[in-house]
Parts: sequence; structure tokens; C-alpha cells
Amino acid sequence: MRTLARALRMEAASLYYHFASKQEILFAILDRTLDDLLAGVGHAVASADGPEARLRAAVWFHVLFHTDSQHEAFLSHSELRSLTQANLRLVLARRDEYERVFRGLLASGVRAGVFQVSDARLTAMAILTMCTGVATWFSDGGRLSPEAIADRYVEMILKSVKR
Amino acid sequence: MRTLARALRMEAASLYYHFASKQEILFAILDRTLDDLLAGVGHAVASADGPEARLRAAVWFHVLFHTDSQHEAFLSHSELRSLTQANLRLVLARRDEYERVFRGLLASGVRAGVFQVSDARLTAMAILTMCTGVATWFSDGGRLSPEAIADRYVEMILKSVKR
DNA sequence: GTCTATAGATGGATAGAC
DNA sequence: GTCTATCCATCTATAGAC
Repeated sequence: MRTLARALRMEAASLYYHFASKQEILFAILDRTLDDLLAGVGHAVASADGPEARLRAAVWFHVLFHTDSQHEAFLSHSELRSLTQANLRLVLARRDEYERVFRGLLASGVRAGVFQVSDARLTAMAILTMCTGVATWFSDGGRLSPEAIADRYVEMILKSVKR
Repeated sequence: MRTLARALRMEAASLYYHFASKQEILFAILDRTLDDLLAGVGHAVASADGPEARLRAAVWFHVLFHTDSQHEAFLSHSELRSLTQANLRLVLARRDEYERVFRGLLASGVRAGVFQVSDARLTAMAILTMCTGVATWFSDGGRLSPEAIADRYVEMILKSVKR
């Protein structure tokens, strides 16, 4: 709390005017991150037509989100263990909602005959953890730009799921 | 320290007979995990012939390692931030050595004309974070066995890198 | 090699002034 | 809405007995 307060040029006590507890701050970060993820993937999917273009748009968004919001995204995975049971349930429920978007895209591609996927649930997890992992190693000003990474990831994933 | 000690049916103070500090314990866990990873992938690669079979063996090993050693593997990613600078350097150097194995397998497959990969370094990171992510969601007794997951992952990855 | 006891630092959180 | 001051729990680590 003291470190956070210093970053905000405040005293630690002042944080308690805005939040009731440290737990409430952690939950707010994770919950708002999920707001952004769900809204973002919704826009991405709505902006494209057909399973392939929609999956491309969703993956593209997901990768860019994890380079842009690297720290929140890292927290969202490493600090789930610090949530209370009740807050964990809420976060996991919304994360499942997010995962369902990707499972749905895979399933509709299979139905349309453009994708070949033996287990949509597992494939969605594989895609998401692969892209989410970008938040653990991405470095601003590194060898590859966010867009270059997103582009390559889209290609790898499409190649893996196409019929 | 108290939680760890309780799990070992000891008092926290007794841990300091075996380790000088909490930092030393964390480093030992990460360092030994890297021992196991490097030895394991070495065996896997040595047991197979040709780039494709070798990559299959390496991915298979990597996935099973992350279901079997789920907790150590999760620590190895979420608690890098808790290492001292000196220990972090040591761990990252060995992790890079591990990643080089996969980059090498991809590069030799490209040279042999069996793989088509536009960026071996990025592809290796994609493969590794995808498999490493299994440690974050795998559940013992869940829908899929470690072997079923490893098998599907091998297929997805091979399909994505094959020419 | 494990214990009890405790030092010394740091953590989250509250009270009350401004 | 932010501050100072401080409570009190908890933490890492050490000392010294057995």
C-alpha cells in the first residue's frame, strides 16, 4: 500500500478514502481489466465477418491488449491467488465468459467447415494462454513491435486451426 | 515461512538450519526446476531422430512437466519478481538456455525443409508460453489427462510449424 | 536438527486534524 | 480528499537451550 501510495504521490492512509481495503483495490484492477477485455473482444468480433476474420480480429485484439496493458494482465494471472473466495468466483465467472467467445468462434468455424479442431475448449485455452503469455515477456522498445507480434501470432494460430 | 514450515511439520525457525534466507529457498526451487527442465528436454531430444520427432518429444516433455510440476512451474513465472537482481540474472540465463533448445529445433527443421517458420525466436516463445500456461489451468482429475493435453498440444504445434 | 522466545522491521488499517 | 500519528498483527531472522 505504501509503494502504491508513493507512486500516486500520496500517503498510504489516503488510499483508504477511495478503497476500503487492499483486497478491494486488487479486485477493482482485475474487474476493470475484465471490463476492457470483454468490451474489446466484443468490438473486435463485431467488426469482422465470418469465423476466420472474426478469429483473426479477436486474436489481434487479445495480443495487443496484453502488450498495452502488460502489468494489469500479468496481475490478472499471478494474483488470482490473493483474491478472497467470493471475489475469485466473480473474476473466474467473467473470465469464463471471455473464453466462451473464443470457444464460440472456433465452434462456428468448425460448423462452417473452415476450421478443423478436435477439442474447441482445449484449443481456446491453448490460444489464450499463448497470447496471454506475451504479457510475461513483451518489452517496450524490444526487437518486435506489438503489431508485429500480433501479426505473427494471428498467422500461427490460423494455420493451426484451418482445415 | 510459517506456512511452509507447517507443511513440513516444523517450526519456522528450523528452516534456517537448512537455508540462510527465504530468498535462498525461492532461488533453490527455481534453480532445481531449471535443472529438471534442462535435463528432461535433453533426454527427450536425444531419444528422437529428425527435427519433427525431436520437436514432438520436446513439446511432449514440456507439457507433461507442467502438469506434473504444476506448482513449481507456476512459481517460476509468477515469482521471478521476488528474486534479487543477481539471482534473477542466473535464472534468466538458464531459462534462455532452455529456450535455445526449442529455437534450435525450429531452425534445424527449417534448414531441413520440413518446417516453415518466419521467426524462430518468436515461434519458440509462442510454443513455450502456450505449453507453460498449462500449469495455470491444469486440474488433476479434470476433463483431460496430462497425456491427452500433451498429445493435442503436439498436434497443434506441429500443424502450425510444418511446411 | 529442532525447539522456544524474541528481536526488529514492515505490513494493513484506523483516528482525527485540516 | 489528504495529512500525521499510531495501533497492532505479521513477518523474516537470530539467539540459545536441548
